[in-house]
Amino acid sequence: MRDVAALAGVSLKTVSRVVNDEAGVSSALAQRVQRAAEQLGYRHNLAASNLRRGRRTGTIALLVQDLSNDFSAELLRAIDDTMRERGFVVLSTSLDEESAREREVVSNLIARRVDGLIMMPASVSQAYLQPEIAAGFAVVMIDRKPRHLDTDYVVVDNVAGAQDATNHLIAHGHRRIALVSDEPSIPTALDRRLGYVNALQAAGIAVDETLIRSGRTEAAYAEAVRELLALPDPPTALFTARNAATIGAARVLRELGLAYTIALVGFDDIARADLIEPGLTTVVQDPARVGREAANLLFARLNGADDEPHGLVLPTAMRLRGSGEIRPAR
Amino acid sequence: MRDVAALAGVSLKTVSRVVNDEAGVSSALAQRVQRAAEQLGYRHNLAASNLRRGRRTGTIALLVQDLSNDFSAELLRAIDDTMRERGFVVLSTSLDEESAREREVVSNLIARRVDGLIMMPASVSQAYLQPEIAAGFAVVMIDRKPRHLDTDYVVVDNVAGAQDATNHLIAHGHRRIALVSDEPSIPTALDRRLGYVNALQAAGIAVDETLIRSGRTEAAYAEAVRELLALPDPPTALFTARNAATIGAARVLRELGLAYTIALVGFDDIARADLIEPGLTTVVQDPARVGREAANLLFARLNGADDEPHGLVLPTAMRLRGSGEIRPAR
DNA sequence: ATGAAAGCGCTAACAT
DNA sequence: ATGTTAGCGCTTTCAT
Repeated sequence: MRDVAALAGVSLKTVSRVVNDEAGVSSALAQRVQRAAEQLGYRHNLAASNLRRGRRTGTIALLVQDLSNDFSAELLRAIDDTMRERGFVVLSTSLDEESAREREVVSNLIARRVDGLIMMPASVSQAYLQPEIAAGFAVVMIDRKPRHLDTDYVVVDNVAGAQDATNHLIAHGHRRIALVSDEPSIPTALDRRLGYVNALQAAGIAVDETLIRSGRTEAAYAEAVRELLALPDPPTALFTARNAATIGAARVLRELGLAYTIALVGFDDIARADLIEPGLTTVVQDPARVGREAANLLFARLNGADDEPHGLVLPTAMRLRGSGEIRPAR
Repeated sequence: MRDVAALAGVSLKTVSRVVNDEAGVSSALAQRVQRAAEQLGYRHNLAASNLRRGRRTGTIALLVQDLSNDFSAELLRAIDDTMRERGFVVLSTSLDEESAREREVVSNLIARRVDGLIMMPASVSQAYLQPEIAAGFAVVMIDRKPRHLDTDYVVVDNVAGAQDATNHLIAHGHRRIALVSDEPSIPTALDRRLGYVNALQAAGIAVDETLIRSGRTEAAYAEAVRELLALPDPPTALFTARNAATIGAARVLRELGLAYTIALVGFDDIARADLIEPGLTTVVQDPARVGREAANLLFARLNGADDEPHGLVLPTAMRLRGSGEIRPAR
């Protein structure tokens, strides 16, 4: 910048004004400065600018468990779309359910002076963020409610969604309904289990623990479904409370020729679920909506909103495509 | 930092040493400084640090056309995984085939002093990056070769992949093979068309322009397929050179009850393509591999590699799942 | 082993 | 309308 000033024969401040489109520079001078900048290949340094201004960096971060899945991709797209028109750029990374990584990443992001954070927490407690928030850092949780921390969040109603799914199966005549879900250490898995149990109890169906399985990988879910179907008194319907579980179950059902015999309802939508036969009935949430709402909440905080934290619980919807409308045999 | 120094009763430099884990501080002092930092809630400011050091920011960016699609998600995941263990964070955004947006984003990223860029170019020429690269900015193109710019790139062999797909259909007895692809303004679409034409010509089959359709949306592809099948002399096989085209075609074929009559081979894999009936035969590339290779090339440049640009052309593979092995109904 | 002073690139506050 | 000075938070000399 000094070089540009020298070449244009003006002061530093004048160059600064031109670069920042500030008023109060004669167009003749502005032109001369522009030319000098171009000639020297001058590039404005936003880091230095922000340092002096003591202002925001115009950067936020998105922390999800796995950047490669559909849900994260839609989320990121929506957040970037929403924030970029407001002048922000978005950093993102995967946490892989590792609490330690979450801490490390957050600490690094704070050192980078990221303005705010949208995150799907991996940790059991996010209390460690309290001092940062007090210092003006903005945080919005998504997918899972914050724990031991009072902050904005956007989640879907997992209990109600799971209850809907289970009720749907009950309404189609099923009484032996299995639950295949994520590990109970994952909060959403617990909520979905609760919805499942609620629905059964409301219908006067005893909860049979042998029909409840959990795991983390698609292979584990497939194995669980095989075991369930080999039971002396097997389930006539499956509620798979997670994407990978739904896929694993669909594969096993097809493999065993039971795709039109055993009912299946999954939580979270699957792309092209209508092209599969039978079409997969799912409880869906709208990741783009979650992203937009989270970005809006974050943006409000960045603009100084200091009212009580907002907790947004979005509804789920059921997409009936066939697999969930199968009635029990006999 | 000044406050920490004051509280610990040491100089600024000592705090700096402790914060950066530099040698030459007695552990007693270091402890005292740590405590003071904690007490004051001190957070290191990497922006200021980098400003003074004149060093890298440890930030790279990924520019794709659409962050929400599977390909981008896998790419981002692989790039983040590869770069984060090297101390980098990754910014990303969607360009939506808008050349102007590409320019604007790049200029903003340079002002932010991002160290490097991995991008799927939307523009017709990336010559504008030449001065930046000369000034030490690192750029790696993916999916599409750089145009009017000599830089590293990682692409797949679109011509060979399309040729394989077309040959596969020819080998199954087809002679009237339609091509449904992206607009010819997209470089990969041109390459895939070339592969299609090459294969036909090598087999002595005349290229019939009425069998070649292009578009941008799934709806447009579906409409194109409907038109093709309504032709007086309709194709017996479809080569859909893009994900959305494959889906659109699969939907129409199912709708018309022709899924087991008309052969279909698509370019780019589709998640759960094996669960669809018939399974979708596709020419696949490995987005995670593209991401890793691009990140490695970028990293080498960031470490000062100044040899000739490397152009990596990765092979594609065919996944036979049924739809592409249908023979013509004579 | 520790510290003082200068300066990274920029802009706020105050001149003129 | 333009320029001067100080300083953002840090690290690099170069002392001691």
